[in-house]
Amino acid sequence: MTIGVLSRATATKVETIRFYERIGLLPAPARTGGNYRSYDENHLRQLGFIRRARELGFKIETVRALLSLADQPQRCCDDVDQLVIDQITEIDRKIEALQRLRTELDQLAIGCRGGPIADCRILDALQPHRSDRNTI
Amino acid sequence: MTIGVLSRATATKVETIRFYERIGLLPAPARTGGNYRSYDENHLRQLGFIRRARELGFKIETVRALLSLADQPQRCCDDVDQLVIDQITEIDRKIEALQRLRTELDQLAIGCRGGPIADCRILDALQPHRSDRNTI
DNA sequence: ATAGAGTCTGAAGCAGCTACAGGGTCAAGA
DNA sequence: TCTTGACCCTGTAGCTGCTTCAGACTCTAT
Repeated sequence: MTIGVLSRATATKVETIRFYERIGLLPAPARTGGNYRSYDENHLRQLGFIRRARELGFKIETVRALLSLADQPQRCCDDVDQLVIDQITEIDRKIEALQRLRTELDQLAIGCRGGPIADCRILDALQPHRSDRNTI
Repeated sequence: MTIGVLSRATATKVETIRFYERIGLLPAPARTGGNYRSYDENHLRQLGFIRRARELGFKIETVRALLSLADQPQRCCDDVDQLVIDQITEIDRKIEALQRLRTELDQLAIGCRGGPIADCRILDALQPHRSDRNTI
């Protein structure tokens, strides 16, 4: 199949597919006489795997590790488990950080309802000691 | 004050300060005879503002807009309010996306406890139709 | 023959810094 | 006075994960 077909089959932009090839995440396919990339079912499956892992927030280097592990069927899958656990930990960390941020913004978002910027409490909160602005 | 002093005072790396100057977020300071940057209290305050806004997740272009608004004291601060509201909306969107992701990862993280990768349910979930791998 | 859709390469751009390399400056101690 | 070491300078390249270009080629249909 051509890159366009693979693109539609995996909801991945053509440029992204070429990018994955360039960084060695997706193997380079055979070429047609006209130098077009020619993908097979293995490419389709591997790209599906990559996209799914990326959707789950795994970094490209982690996807690479997952692909490598998937290629060693005899190996114990503890490493795979660990990568997922690490990913969950990371996501939790991000959620907590965003929630802290959310709380702070909430306290900020009291709103000044039409008042002038000179009295804006939001800008005051962002810019401490703004009151002595004129004295400098 | 030198860039190093400003750096410590605002917990901002020296390179970041120079970066902010390059992109026009922080005004270029005066220079000493030895060509060292020489900052004053206004720089300190503005950099504090920038850092605080960045900590709250505002994009650089939004910080630029906030700074510009802060410089028009006569203006009504509805625009400032709106930027904060937009930011909260954006944060909420991210939190929701991460929580969905978290749920998906949880379902994945059943763990294969020592089994071989050939039976790994995680990789199965990531790589649909992996069973017909040998038939291709 | 030709139009239009698809494909090719290589390079540059995005955010928001961070990290060099290869120099110059300055204050303190021997 | 000299030297050491901390600091500072510029300019450029690197990071992640793509995306977007420019300019050329190929293939299919009419």
